[in-house]
Amino acid sequence: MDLVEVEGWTLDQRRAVSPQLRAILRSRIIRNDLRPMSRLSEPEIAKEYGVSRQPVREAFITLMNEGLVEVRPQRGTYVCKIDYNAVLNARFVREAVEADIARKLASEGHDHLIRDLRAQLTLQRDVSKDSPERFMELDERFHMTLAQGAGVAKSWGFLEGIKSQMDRVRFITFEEFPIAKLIDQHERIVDFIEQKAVSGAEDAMRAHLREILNSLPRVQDLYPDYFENSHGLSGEKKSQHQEERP
Amino acid sequence: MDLVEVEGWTLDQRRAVSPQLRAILRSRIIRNDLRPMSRLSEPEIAKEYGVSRQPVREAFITLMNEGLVEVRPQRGTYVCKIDYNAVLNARFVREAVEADIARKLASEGHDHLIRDLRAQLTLQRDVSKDSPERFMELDERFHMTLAQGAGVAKSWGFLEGIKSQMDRVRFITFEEFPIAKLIDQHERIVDFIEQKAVSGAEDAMRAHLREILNSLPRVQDLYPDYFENSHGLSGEKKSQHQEERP
DNA sequence: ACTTGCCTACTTCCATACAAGTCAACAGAA
DNA sequence: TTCTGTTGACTTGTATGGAAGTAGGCAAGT
Repeated sequence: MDLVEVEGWTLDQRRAVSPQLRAILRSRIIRNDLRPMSRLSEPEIAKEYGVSRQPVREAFITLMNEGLVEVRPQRGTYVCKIDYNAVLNARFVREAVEADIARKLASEGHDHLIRDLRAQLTLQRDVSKDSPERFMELDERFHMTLAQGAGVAKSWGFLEGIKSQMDRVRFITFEEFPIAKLIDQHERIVDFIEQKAVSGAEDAMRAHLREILNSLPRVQDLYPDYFENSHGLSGEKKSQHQEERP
Repeated sequence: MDLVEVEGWTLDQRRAVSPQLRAILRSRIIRNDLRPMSRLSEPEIAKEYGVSRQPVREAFITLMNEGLVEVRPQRGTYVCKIDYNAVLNARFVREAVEADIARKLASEGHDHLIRDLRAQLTLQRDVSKDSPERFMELDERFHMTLAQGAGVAKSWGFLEGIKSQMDRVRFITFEEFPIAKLIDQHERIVDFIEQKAVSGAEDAMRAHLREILNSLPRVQDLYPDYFENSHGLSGEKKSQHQEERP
């Protein structure tokens, strides 16, 4: 067969490999399988997946545009550290957009949508205990459903690149994120939407999306090497480039 | 010299050409120099700029990710039509984000910023009569200044790809957009921020960013071939692929 | 000890060749 | 006339070799 499997990810050589590599590498970065500041050499990854360097290179270009890798010409390609300030800005954008989505939903009628969301809530409670990773998927689905319901599905698509900045933080330390509390907040949002309480829904959504602000400083304290410290201290301390892979 | 000049855009072969090509082509598409549904064959553009296919190809990939071109494997690469629904969604996102920026600015103190914005306003009035294209630049600068002032400069960066969807509409028909009115709205926003009138600033910003909704239907009526009609009518009328370049 | 210059082994970037799919035109048969 | 199969000139996707630049090791000179 023309299937190559590396680290649990499969690549189908019969279809275009460049977009597949892009998705695989993005996922590996967001899930912290490829760690910040680790090298991603073109020939090495090409050999790993049994393809040429060109598709790898094209995947790198896309990841660079998303701010996930940094390619320094004639020097090497590295997984970006998490930009603390970028996370804050991404969160700001998400709060603004989803607050308006919540307002829109609460000011209209959405009986079928409410039923769907309720079902998702019970599902979230069921699986969250066992697998925080599975909860991440359901969380993603929940927020996407809200966007769809508000008739702005494409807007959610716009946020995908932004959201990846926040997701990286979550994947570093699941335990820092109070999943049960997050689900309660989800339920609160749905309640307000059902009651057509516009500003209530908005406030609940904003509170929900500010939750990461509680965890973020602790995560940075635990894993300072994973972060680009450009948040408060304007003095940029350029730390050494240190290899990650042996 | 190693400079190649095509259609008023210059390309410096000594520096990396791929990002330059990306910027040039993006600008040409947004400014409607390259029209919707026109072909962009890799070898043709490569020959035009005196480079190989590879950098052209890499530029295409980036443009595809931004939704500006559509590359159909083994068939060809085409400039995307303007997706009516995508424009509406982009506008929705912008309104949400910039409304929060306006709120943030109005709730804090920004004396120096106000002076800067006032200066920009007079500049806008000066040049707008002569050159609508110049006004576009100043408009961009105005909104970016607001984002910077609110301490969320990176958020504005996130919106760039989104904004391009709206800019394409503007560049098709400058005359449809009441520039004087837009400047008045700018001034209104600055006034409210200066008075620290939070909800006033928010409302003014939202009204400003809804302005495009007045022009959009007329633009689509004037140039229906430039649009992907996926807004109201769910029936997708696939029009013929028609060549643009002779 | 310290600096300077070269040399080698890397890296990304670009050019070129080949592989594979698509589409239109066209020849031939019913 | 109409349908069908084939050919060939396109397209983009991938592979590979070389060009240009960088970083570090090492030897020679101060």
